[in-house]
Amino acid sequence: MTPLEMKRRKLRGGGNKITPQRIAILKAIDGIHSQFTPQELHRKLSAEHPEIGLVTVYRTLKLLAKSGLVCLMGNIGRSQSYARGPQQHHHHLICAGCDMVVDIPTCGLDELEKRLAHETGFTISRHHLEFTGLCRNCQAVSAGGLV
Amino acid sequence: MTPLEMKRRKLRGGGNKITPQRIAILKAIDGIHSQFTPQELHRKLSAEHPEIGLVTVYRTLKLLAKSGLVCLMGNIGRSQSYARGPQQHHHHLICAGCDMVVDIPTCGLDELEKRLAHETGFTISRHHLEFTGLCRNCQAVSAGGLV
DNA sequence: ATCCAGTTGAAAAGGATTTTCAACTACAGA
DNA sequence: TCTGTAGTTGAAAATCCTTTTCAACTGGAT
Ligand SMILES: [Zn+2]
Ligand SMILES: [Zn+2]
Ligand SMILES: [Zn+2]
Ligand SMILES: [Zn+2]
Repeated sequence: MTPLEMKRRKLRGGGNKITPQRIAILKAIDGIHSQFTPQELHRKLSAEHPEIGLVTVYRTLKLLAKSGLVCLMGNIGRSQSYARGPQQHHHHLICAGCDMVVDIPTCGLDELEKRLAHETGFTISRHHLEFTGLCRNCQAVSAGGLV
Repeated sequence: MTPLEMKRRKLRGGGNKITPQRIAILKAIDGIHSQFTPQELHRKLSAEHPEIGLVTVYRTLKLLAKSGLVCLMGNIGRSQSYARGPQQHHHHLICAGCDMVVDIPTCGLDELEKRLAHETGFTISRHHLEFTGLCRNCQAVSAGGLV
């Protein structure tokens, strides 16, 4: 089963319909390795699918995030951002130059989490960890003096 | 030197003026142990200082964050949020029930950061870690069935 | 082929934040 | 203390991002 088919199946399982818009959006997301805002995704889509409205992109991203088919990230400027990514617990390494997102599957925070819960009396239900830096490309660019 | 005085000094050092509005805002922040949005802070201020406008609260929070006198946090819903807190590197434990913020001074992520940098070729300049859960109070409330 | 709940796009509404601008004021220097 | 000025303020307007509304449309079950 192709990745796309798995995603279709997951959507259908949730009682959602498979529409041409949703397929186009899923495919587009697969080709993006950075984090992106709904507006950016819409801009990219509009070349091949000018008929897909911005509102649909907003709605579909929300649906995909709820279905675990896309990652809801923090904000870029004022805009919410998303990234292609696995639904299981993971973290992100983000390039401040090009917004590329690298998934980090390992998470060694369980012990710290337990200790904090013990020390503070909180019950801790989740955490969010995110590293920011420069990818190899962007390091080269800034070293090259294109300032 | 009182904490307030240290903050005044830091502001002046940056070439900023000490205005009654800024003092009122600094004092108000000192009394808030949760994260808060500019609007929430403005609401709290308006009891004693109805003359301070929302725009000034926005501007002042931005200034204080830049000066390291307040912590810029993530978003609560659509709003940016801030929290009283130290300027040096630290993390946060946030209660989802009451938005209380506990500062976590320890950070054991240096090694993971180094390893990631090595594995990915990134240079990593910072990270953001945030735990979410329920404080003792809010646990009691939800256990008490006040749903 | 039919039907209907879910989906769509455009426009409008809703909110948060920033910009604009004229009036004001903290404070350095005289 | 007085003055000049650069920084600050508040209200309104402008800007953005996001959601809601609603009538038309459609996927897919029967
Ligand atoms: Zn990069
Ligand atoms: Zn983790
Ligand atoms: Zn709480
Ligand atoms: Zn840290």
